[in-house]
Amino acid sequence: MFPEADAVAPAVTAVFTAVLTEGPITRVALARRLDLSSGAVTKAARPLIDLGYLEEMAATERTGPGAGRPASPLAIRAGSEFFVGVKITADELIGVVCDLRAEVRVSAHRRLAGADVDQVLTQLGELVDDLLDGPGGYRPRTRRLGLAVSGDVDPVTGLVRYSPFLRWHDVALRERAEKITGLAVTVENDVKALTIAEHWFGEGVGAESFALVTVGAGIGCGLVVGGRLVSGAHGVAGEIGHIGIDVDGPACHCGSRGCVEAIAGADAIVRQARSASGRPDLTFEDAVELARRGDVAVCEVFARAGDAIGAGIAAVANLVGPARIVVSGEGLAAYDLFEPHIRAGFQRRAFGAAADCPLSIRPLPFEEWARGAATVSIKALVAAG
Amino acid sequence: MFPEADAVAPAVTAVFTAVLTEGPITRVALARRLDLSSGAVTKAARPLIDLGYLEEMAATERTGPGAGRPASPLAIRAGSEFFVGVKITADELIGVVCDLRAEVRVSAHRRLAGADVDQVLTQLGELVDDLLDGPGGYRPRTRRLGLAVSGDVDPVTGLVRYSPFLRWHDVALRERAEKITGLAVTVENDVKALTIAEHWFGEGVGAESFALVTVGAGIGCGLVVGGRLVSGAHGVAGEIGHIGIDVDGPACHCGSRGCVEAIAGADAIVRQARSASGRPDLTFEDAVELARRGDVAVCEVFARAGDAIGAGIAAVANLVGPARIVVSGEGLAAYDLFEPHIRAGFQRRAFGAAADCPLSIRPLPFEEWARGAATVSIKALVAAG
DNA sequence: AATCAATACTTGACGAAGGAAATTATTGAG
DNA sequence: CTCAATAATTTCCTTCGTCAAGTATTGATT
Repeated sequence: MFPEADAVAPAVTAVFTAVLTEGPITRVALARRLDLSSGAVTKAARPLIDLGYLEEMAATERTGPGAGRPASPLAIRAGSEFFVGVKITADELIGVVCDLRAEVRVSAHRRLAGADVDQVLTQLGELVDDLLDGPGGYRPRTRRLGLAVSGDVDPVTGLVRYSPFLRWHDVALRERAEKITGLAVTVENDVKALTIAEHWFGEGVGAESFALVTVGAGIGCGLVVGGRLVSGAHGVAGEIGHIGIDVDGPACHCGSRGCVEAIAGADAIVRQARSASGRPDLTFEDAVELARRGDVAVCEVFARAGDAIGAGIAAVANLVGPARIVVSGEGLAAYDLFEPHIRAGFQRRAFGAAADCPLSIRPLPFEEWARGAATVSIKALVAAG
Repeated sequence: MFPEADAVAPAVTAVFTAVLTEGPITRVALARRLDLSSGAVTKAARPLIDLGYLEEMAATERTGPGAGRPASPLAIRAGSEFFVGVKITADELIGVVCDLRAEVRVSAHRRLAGADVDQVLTQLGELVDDLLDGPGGYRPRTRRLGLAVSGDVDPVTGLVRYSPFLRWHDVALRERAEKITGLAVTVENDVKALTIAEHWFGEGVGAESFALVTVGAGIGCGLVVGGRLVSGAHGVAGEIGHIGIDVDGPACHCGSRGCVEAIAGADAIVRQARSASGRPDLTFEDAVELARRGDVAVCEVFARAGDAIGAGIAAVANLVGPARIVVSGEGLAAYDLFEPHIRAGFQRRAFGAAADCPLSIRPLPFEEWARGAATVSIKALVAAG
């Protein structure tokens, strides 16, 4: 955080993170929240104000008997620094510039001819230049870039071990992206990045445990337990898509059968809709259209898929009991077809109080993934020395 | 830990815990392990030695070019203090006295006429007296009692909110047990207690994440993620028994169908074995016997049950990716009938590297649950001010 | 207007915790 | 006997955060 120091006092990081996520908040409230003395908060906040990351808001009105000194809550100086986030998919780069509150300021995207590493990196460099040198003039106040990639990613080394969609093996993405862009780069798995974003700035704020489920080509899940992102001892975690919910279900590409993804993944839905409608050339969009027009057989496909997703979510709720769960993803562009079935499938299988877990089901704006990537670079700023 | 102080330096707790779980270990190794300076370890260890909790072992032999000063590893003084652990079931109290290494020194049990709270507490008092005043003379060196109860328990207040098996509602168990026994009482859910025991003293030692699955009347699961026991925001966690693995499976008492417990719980097995064998009066033991004699239909029942348990375990592995999983419980008295099917069911459904998660499948000695309760009181000592 | 209670924040002295590095302890090898 | 290697201790110092006293600012009460 401080260019000079290489270790930051825990309280400073704690205060910064708390202000970032809990919005404007008084020092006294911070002290309570973080279990610190108010003096410690004052001291921790000072360098953050001096560096321009925080600012004091105007004193707030208060009433009651003996109102006391008005509080001057601490708030993020959103415009103090900007962050680029880019989601890399096999056929597209989606990029955004965010402020310190993770609000998107500009966004842009580029179609890719192929997922060849060199090509992607060249395009990435151009996209970043477009974003930073376009209107807004963010270049001088931007030092960090976050990249979100699907697959097996090591955020510590910035290495992409294996990304099936991109067909990348052991790509030193951080190193190469830093060379091209000149920014400090953080690399993270896309679902994890989105989970962090939702935990810090979205509906997961304040939750000690939290789950994000993404519905699309695959069904993924990011998990926060004990305030920390779950990574899995063997590198596997959040594989909600490969929980088996039907012993006699359709075969899954993973080798098992009856996986959530084999029932509710985009491919699976298309396949089932084709056989249900008798039209072998049906696309996902066609299926959505048929269902919306009331085609009973195709509606049934979406119902089964929603139920399967609900079953996966119930497994998460029964096992780790998150404070809340957000369901989203590209697949939810047609979320009206899924939602009631997801809820019903979840409710039927949630055990006891697990059924109380609030479920948010909603589609994401398309740059949300890129915003997730930017959030990861904000997190890097906060954690960094 | 220190009767005088009400807050203990983090390093002291960390050193104590590490010696407790990683056995005899040198100060230098501790420093590496805990990311402390060796000086800090020396300082943290001294009060623990003075209080009699730790001791230095004889210097160890070492070889090699320039062998250096021999290490004097720190070890737990197991006999410095003793802990009572009691597992409370509807028809029995199982009690043990453990030393600081959680080794069982004496055990005893009492049949209960009923689960009436007053009766249970009276019996508990007598059981504790028997344990402490019997051979060994543990009374003077025992200050703590841990109680393990199934159901919804609040370890902070020592309140049993609801225990279905005992039919208890809102019982202030800690308070009442402290009055009767004169010991400092800790109350915990039975599966969680066992999980802590296995994490601190069993196969989970050193694992940053870990799962314990118990097979019996119900199928339960304790989860450690990020070194901490998962409790669930709504009080539900580890409900592996109510993960649905078969949409067309048998109805479960929870209201859903195809739950792991509805296929592999003791009741479910008896029910299926009765219909498979055509003997409506069959007991669980009869079923085991039939299966061991090679009754194909009954074997199939155990196979399906094992597969269901494996499916539940795979869900845990896919979602949270623990470093290792232990499967145990009374139900595994017949574990030879389950084991291969549990493994096969797990392997088939584990996604990618999740299949690498080591699985230990073994029955538990019957006092293990009580030992878990004692472990909780050891944990209370370590954490306490 | 003066005072008071209530609340927010600041300040400075203090103490506890842990790091750095020099020091002591103890061994085997040359 | 010296040296290299390793373990543990000690001393000194920095840092962090608490504590308690003090300052700031308000509305209510007299």
